[in-house]
Amino acid sequence: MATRRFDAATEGMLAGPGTPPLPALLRPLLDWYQTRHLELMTERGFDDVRRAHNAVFIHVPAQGIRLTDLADAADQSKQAMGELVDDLVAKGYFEKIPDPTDGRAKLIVWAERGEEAHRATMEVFGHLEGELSELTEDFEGLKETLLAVVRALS
Amino acid sequence: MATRRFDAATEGMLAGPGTPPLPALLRPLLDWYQTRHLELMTERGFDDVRRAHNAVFIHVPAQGIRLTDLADAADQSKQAMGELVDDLVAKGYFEKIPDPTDGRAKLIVWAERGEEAHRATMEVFGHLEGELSELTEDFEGLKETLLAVVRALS
DNA sequence: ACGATATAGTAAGGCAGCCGTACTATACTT
DNA sequence: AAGTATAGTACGGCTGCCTTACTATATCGT
Repeated sequence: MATRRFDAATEGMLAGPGTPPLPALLRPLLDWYQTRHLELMTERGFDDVRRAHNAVFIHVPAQGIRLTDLADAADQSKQAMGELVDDLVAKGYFEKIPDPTDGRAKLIVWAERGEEAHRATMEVFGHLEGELSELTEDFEGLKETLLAVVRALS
Repeated sequence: MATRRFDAATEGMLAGPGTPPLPALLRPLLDWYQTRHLELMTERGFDDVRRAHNAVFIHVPAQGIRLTDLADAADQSKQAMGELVDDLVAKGYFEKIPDPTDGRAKLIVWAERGEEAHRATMEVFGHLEGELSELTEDFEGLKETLLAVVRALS
């Protein structure tokens, strides 16, 4: 540990000589994006979702998925994922239906409200990335470089 | 909420047409960096620090700081910060000394082990950023672009 | 000088987000 | 049919954060 004055949520950290360590750059941007995302979702009527729910929205494919596979995809325990899913089911974003091919399993599938939320998120993302595009000359280039790095890491 | 197949911890998310949403790019990189940081610190004998402790290391200046100001700088409650500090004090990374100018206050100052940890972190950061530099052509350029964006946001 | 008000830090309790262990029900294998 | 593996759930725990409430010291106004 120990980053000292460098992990930076405050602009103070960004002021030193040379470029700051990477977390000081990634963290505020990610926080901004996620916070704005939730704010804009709230404005659109989706005020009952939390950050952690993202793991569900991200990983449920159109045809549905089992809890075990979902937990696996999100790299979480079944219990943690199970609670998020049950919460979203209770709120009407997803449904759990029996898996016709396996009596033990249930398929987690999108419900109407979930699909609406997904469409809203796509809109919001477009909006946010538009804002960012105005802040820098080549936002698409930035994303492509990041993509290359991330691909190389995995 | 709702990001669906886009927040990406898995490379699967990164495979679609167009560039993925920003969180799918920032999140894995940040996770990689922070995980490697802790791993390399553990290798160097600093195995008793957690991610949350970063907030302390980052924000304590050389001359020391009061809990209230520290909590403020890290944008956390005094209680949350107080627990992290007490933990690090117990582990020998920091000390709490009475503030000579205010009988209510205590100054949180670096202890020997804390300074060693800080030096180790600087080394580790150098190492990690070196690794990243080999994965992309212009890592410094990437950081500068990110810095510009982050500055513009705040 | 003294009472009113503000501030530094601590205590107690709560909630979210995650985990591991252990269990039940169903499925597969032989 | 017996034995083993797998899907999901229950229970309890830890971390990371918060709010509310309190104690001790400082400071300000009269």
